[in-house]
Amino acid sequence: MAKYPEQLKLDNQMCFLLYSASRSMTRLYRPLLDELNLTYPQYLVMMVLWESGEKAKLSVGDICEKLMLDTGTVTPLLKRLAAEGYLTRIRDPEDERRVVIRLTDEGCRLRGRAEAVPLQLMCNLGVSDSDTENRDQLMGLLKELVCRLNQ
Amino acid sequence: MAKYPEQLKLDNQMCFLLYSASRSMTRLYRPLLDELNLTYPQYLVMMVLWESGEKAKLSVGDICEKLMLDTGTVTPLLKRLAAEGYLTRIRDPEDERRVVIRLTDEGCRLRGRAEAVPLQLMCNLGVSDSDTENRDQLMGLLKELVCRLNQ
DNA sequence: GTATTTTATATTGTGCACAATATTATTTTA
DNA sequence: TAAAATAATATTGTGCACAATATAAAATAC
Repeated sequence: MAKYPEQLKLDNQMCFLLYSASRSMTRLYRPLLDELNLTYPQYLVMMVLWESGEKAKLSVGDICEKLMLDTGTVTPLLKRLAAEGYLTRIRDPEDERRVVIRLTDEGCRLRGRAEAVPLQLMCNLGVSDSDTENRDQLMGLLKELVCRLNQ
Repeated sequence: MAKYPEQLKLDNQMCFLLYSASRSMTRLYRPLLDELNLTYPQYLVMMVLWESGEKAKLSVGDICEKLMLDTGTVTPLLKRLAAEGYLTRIRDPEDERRVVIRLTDEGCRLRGRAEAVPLQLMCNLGVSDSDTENRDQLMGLLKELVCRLNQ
């Protein structure tokens, strides 16, 4: 009887593990982000803006680059965040091709509430000090992998 | 000047790394799966079926469980695979609530072509023998994480 | 200085992902 | 055994993800 090829088994595939882990992790964020009225990708965009500073002016392309997403994903996402009142989208008068994204006051205020999210998440996950080592190791390996996957 | 909180930085967030890694990995699969006329989630479903054996009868729920996806994702995906001719969807006469999913001959044949995908992928990634250790370590840590994320 | 090319963003279309709800069949209970 | 509860799948609606294309502005070439 021919054996089923090992490398084709779901359990042996890194990609499926990444896919599962990513979705499971996002699921853990969801109830926390619901309270901020954000989806996970929206939260990512807000983090890019918060991290760039309250007065920062980012282009759509800047945000796409940092998150490795394309305009087809980001443009409508930014429109929804603008509709929520968290940011403004204004065409740059200096270069009419560009659209400048800036935090509104409400978008800035949201950061205060968002700061609690990472800690709350750890708590929900039940992370102890002894897990820190594994966590750091995992993040190191993931960084290497992402690096290699993008050449 | 108040320092920006470390734990809110994108680079320090495991979830973003998982999200990036998962998308980057799927991107690497895409050109290979295009040749099989499959998307990555469709490829996952086919792997579940192949792994269960050519004659296996799986319910929609079985597939949802193995991939940790819900029916809202899987039902239309199965319809597309059925339209491609890779599987059949037949309501179980024993229990009319259930829908039995079975591979067609064409779906079985596709496995032969799919067997090349994992190796081709490694090749594209430029994986060497010395990477095996890191790979095993990463997969171990990911398995642990997924396990914990689903209680 | 106009034509060409490049750059930045938007639009369209398909396929997930998932919450919420609906539908229908089976099982359990009163 | 009729009603209630449970189970299996489907449907609906919103929001990504991304390829392909469109649009328009700026840069460059000629």
